[in-house]
Amino acid sequence: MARTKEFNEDQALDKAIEIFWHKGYNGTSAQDLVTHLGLSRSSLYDTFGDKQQLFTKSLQRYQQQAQDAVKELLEKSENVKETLQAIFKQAVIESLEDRITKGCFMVNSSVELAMHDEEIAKIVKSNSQTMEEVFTNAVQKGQEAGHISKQLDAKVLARFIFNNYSGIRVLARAGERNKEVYDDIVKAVFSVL
Amino acid sequence: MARTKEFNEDQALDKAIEIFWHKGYNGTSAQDLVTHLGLSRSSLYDTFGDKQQLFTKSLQRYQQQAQDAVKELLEKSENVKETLQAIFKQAVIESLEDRITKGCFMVNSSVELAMHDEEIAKIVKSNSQTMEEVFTNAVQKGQEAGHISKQLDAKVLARFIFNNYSGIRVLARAGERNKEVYDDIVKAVFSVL
DNA sequence: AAAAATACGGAACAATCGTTCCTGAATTAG
DNA sequence: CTAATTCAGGAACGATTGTTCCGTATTTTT
Repeated sequence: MARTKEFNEDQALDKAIEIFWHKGYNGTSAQDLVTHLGLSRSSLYDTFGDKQQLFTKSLQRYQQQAQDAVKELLEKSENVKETLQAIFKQAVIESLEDRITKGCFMVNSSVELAMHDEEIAKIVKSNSQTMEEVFTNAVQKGQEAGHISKQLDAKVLARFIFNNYSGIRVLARAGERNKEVYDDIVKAVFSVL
Repeated sequence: MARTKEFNEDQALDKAIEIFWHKGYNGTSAQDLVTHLGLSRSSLYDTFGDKQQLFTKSLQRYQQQAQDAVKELLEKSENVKETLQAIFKQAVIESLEDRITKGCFMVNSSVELAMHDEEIAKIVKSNSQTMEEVFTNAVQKGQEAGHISKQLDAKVLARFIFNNYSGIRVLARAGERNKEVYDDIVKAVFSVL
């Protein structure tokens, strides 16, 4: 006996991700959300509670999407080193071609909110742990296959890779548009593997 | 025929750096500034104009201080590699011991504001360039002295070092308190040099 | 047809934002 | 002393913030 929802909640979340990613939490107003999601104020608050809940859900969804992508690539990979290189190259391409450089939503949120919001801190921490595991497993696989040097522990390399990934995303957010800079970093990173 | 200033403008700026660093631009209210700087609203606006100008001046001052410190250390250094290691170790210590983890003011501001504020973008860019130069000169010196591998160009290594420095500051801002994580990253970084 | 649920637009809310202004006291130099 | 300047405190500004609520139209199920 009820009317059906007219908008897709996940699609709305994707749009929320876009604008929060671009403007940050504090930089995004309720009006921004109404305009960009295409929902009325009422529907927005009925569906997602308040701004904070909407942000949290957005970040969680982003995390899931980003993790799944990397995870699948690495687990299905036959040559982990090459796959890692492809992942970094993709990050570089995105950093350069995005007319609106957004960096990484997780990094941005981490810098803006992690120390002031317990819930965000949890998400960031869980993300770091998961990514560390994913990279560690990948590196291990690569070491066993002889594609990656065994000079350093898999976990050491995983943390190192993740750190450079973060760094690159900060560079992008800062508006760096010189491809050489990114390429140099990637070159140095992979000289270790 | 005039009353003399009772507060030191630079000291006030240092306090502004503290709170902007901790809470970010959007997260810091005018009241926060009044409370933390110990100035009245009127004096604050008379002296610094508005919030944006105060922030800009704070960031510029921070940049100057941070650059001078690193610059002097590296230029006076007899063993650049060891000095670089000391700089990283210091960053790790700060990340761990700061009860209130603030990360790096430049990185934070870059992530929060660079894409929305032209002036901040300029400062960030000038900072990157200067740091790149400083690191490049240092690496060159280290390579000539035989302390640092010549396998990669000085500029490549400089950008690589800077990138990992940023990454570590993001980690700190995210609240990472596990020393192993930092140590692993530093270990991997210096395996390249 | 009736009832239940959803969406919408917009008015309205209190709170906070950054900023300006006014008053009066304090301090300095001529 | 006088004039000039700086301070603090607080009232007040309009704008914007996030949020709630109301009225109404629409769509679905019983």
